[in-house]
Amino acid sequence: MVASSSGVNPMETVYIIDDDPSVRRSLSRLMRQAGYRESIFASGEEFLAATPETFAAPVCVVIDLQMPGLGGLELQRRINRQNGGVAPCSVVFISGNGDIPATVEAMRQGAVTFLTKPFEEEDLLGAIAEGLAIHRDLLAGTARTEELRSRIATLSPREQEVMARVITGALNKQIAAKLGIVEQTVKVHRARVMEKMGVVSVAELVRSCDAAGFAAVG
Amino acid sequence: MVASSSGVNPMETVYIIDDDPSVRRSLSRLMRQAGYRESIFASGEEFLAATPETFAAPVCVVIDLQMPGLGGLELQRRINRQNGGVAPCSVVFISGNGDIPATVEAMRQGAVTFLTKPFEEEDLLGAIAEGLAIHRDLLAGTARTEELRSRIATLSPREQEVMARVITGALNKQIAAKLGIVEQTVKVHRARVMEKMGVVSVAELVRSCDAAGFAAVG
DNA sequence: GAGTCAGTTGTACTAAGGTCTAATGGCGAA
DNA sequence: TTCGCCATTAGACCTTAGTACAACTGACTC
Repeated sequence: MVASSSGVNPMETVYIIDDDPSVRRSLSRLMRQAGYRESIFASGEEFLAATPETFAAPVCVVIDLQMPGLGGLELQRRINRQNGGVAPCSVVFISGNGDIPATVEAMRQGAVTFLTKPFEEEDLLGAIAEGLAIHRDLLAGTARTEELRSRIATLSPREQEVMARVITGALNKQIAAKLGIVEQTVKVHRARVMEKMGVVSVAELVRSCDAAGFAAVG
Repeated sequence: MVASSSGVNPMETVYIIDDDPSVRRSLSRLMRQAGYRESIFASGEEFLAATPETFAAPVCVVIDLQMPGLGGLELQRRINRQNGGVAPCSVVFISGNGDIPATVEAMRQGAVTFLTKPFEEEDLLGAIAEGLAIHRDLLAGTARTEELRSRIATLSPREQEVMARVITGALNKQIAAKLGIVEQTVKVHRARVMEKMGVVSVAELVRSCDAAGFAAVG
């Protein structure tokens, strides 16, 4: 665990998106005091234009529900869409006069929480800490998945076909029959699969493929 | 897909929990008209006393947030706790004068949605249909998991030890060394494991154990 | 045209997994 | 005590998997 003197990982970033300059200023100061990296934006459009579509380090976005132009809920939708439906970061909503339907929608779209102004600073800091923790865990899982997918990408088409059948528990001779080749050929492909995937047993291969979402073939 | 003439599975049940008799009556009628089995309760205590802790068929509970005695949020917590932290059914909240913090809490605890009175009948029916669908999927996964766990329960302690190592990809001789027994003994246990678990390959065994939450041992 | 790579096949050998039969000892239930 | 279940081991035998070495083909590139 790496942590700054304030107990917060300095690579964890908080983005503030609010059309009210005074809110931006005060939240920006609060984030710095808490030891977070932070950036402020006056609108959702500005945020989308200035930030990448995915993040490599934990990120929590604080969004004001009511903003001229791109509204908070629509902004949340666009952020979620950027990463193929998987949330690319955590989202915390703040609002001066939100309603229950908007709250439900925000939570259904994966918001960590929804705070109504005025709120206690510690409530916001708690929500951000939770959001960053959620995103941190998500990134840890994503990193593993990405590594496995890049390994799979190095497999030749034939090797992928063989692997898809190996992870169903099929015998070499059964795979050979299905693919119309000889058992020895299967062994060669299979050996390369194990090597390229960085595993030494079928059990590990099955887990790797499941984690990467690689589908088995009957 | 089995469905009654109204397009709703007659085994899917909706429970209404509201302290207002007129609300109970009208929602009860609405549920019957929609083709659902339904039961009404005047309080959370009454509901908890009258229903089982788990359900075998899809269930959606409609809870009024404000009730004397056991409140809606606390009721939701107790329902969730009944099944070891896993939601035993879907929950939809309705409220005449709810607030945003309560909505956030309800959604964080897994509510499908939170409707404010007065609401459109179709909104409630839509939420219930979604809740039942969610619970239906959950039950499908649970059934598979339960079947696997009951199979694991038929394994002797030693067989479970062997299985825990087989699914890490360990060789028979490695397992034998770890357990301080001979390789042949491992083979015997292993054969029984495969038979009792109803699988014919290590790949299937790994998937079954992962699905059942059976931990591998290094 | 030479080189590279994926895909293929063959032979030969070693290692590991799986099955069968048979036997021993402990331990709790009927 | 007898029976059944669990755990253990042995020997024999067969099937699979894995590895090493060698070779051929076709497609694509330089």
